[in-house]
Amino acid sequence: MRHWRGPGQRPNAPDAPERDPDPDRRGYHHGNLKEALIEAARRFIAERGLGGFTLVDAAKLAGVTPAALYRHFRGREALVAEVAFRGYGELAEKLARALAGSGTPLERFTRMGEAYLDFAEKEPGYYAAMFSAKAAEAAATPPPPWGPRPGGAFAILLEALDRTFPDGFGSVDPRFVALEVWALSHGIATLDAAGHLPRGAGLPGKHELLRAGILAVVHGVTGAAGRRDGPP
Amino acid sequence: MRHWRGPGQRPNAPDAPERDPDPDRRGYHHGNLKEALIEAARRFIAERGLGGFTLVDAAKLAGVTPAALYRHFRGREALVAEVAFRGYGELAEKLARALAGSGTPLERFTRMGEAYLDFAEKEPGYYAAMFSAKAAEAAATPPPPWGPRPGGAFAILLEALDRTFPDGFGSVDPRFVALEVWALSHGIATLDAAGHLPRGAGLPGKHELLRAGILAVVHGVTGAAGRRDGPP
DNA sequence: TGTACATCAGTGAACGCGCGTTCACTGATGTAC
DNA sequence: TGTACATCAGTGAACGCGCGTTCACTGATGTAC
Repeated sequence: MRHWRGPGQRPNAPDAPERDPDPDRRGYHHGNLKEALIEAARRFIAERGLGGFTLVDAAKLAGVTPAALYRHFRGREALVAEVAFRGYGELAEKLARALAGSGTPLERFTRMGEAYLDFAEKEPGYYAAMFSAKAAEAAATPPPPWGPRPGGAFAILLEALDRTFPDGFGSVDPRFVALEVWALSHGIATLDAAGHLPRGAGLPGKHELLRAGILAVVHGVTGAAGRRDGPP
Repeated sequence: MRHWRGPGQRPNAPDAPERDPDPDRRGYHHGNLKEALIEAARRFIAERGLGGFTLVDAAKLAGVTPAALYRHFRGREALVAEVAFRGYGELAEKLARALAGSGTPLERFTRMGEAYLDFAEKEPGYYAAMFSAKAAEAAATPPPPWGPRPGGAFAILLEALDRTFPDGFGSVDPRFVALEVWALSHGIATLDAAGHLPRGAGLPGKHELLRAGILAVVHGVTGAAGRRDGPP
């Protein structure tokens, strides 16, 4: 299979999707249509939301007839599921890269949180496909990110927690802590995407919100687990 | 204006929406069409998602021609915005009721968190309308829930924090803590709705996840704010 | 109480549109000989 | 190297459908006198 478009060569968002002249195209056969369609879907979902994305536009952007899509995907739903699947991989890769960087474990952990928020902001197409309710229905295979899948995003988060806080969390299961951290990250990311996070000078940005929130959860979860009667 | 349908008389979800014979209907005039349309929209958004909701179905369920909708709303977007607006009110009311209950402040605070998750689960129509990206665009008026609006959900959360933790959070702004709590709640609620929360015997439910998470955030935020070097 | 009338909520038909999907087909490609 | 052929990716036209919105209209309602 020929390599069609490098992952770094993404063109700008297509506001007026016209048939791409695509100088590389050899003629009747596209060469890498499946990848082109996934890429187009990602971009349109990012631009117009999951509901606003259409097969017709994706095909047009890929420079192909809508019917050609059915050589590679069962239908619309299957294409979206594939986008979600790619998203899981991209996210895990991004998190792993942040974790493998330089600095203290805590610095790298913090950078991982930033990478998560960046992913949600810069790749809303992936993110929407991954975390929409419909995506979850089709996500029996592949499993959601915190399935037992090794190398998945949740496994990376667990590893990061273990490295950054080697003493553990008392009697609290690290997976429980990881789930709290994930929920907080997801909450901040989606509130931000929906425009529900207050913005302004003097107000904390989402990165600060996440950094402080994670530290609070991690430090508080050990001590607060047993107490149910408020602060001392 | 005649009262058409009491708030407690919501019929079951309409899988096959046919024109409602509506025995109360007096004939040519509906009597309370605006409310009926909002109610229908809420139900269909809950059932099929924001993208799957159509004006035609909402009108059909209300027992009315689609064109009649334009006597009460500028169009589809305005109807959805109205659903979101009602949702803000309902949520604030639910939270306030939980906070006003009996028990210790912490118990009532915990019940407030449960009420939030319940709202998200039982009223997915409201919740989706409130927190979708499109809703936020139209939400300049009314402001999002943590605007300065007195009586809004965010104000209630702030009050609950103040009552439950009267000693405050050291140098940390209570609004910052409230935002963390909200983000965590929203994250848990949406991950659950998307089917991304692990379920099973022995695993913590979302209510336990939120309860422990909030306690951890609240207790950890004070001590962790200054530390950036990991646990002691 | 009865009547004339202004108001305006809801009708019904129609519109232009774009959707996802299907179908028989065409023609580029790569392989066997 | 050249030729015949099987494969199958993509074509182009068409489909049935349901969407949001518009329009001139109708008729129930409530008010003024």
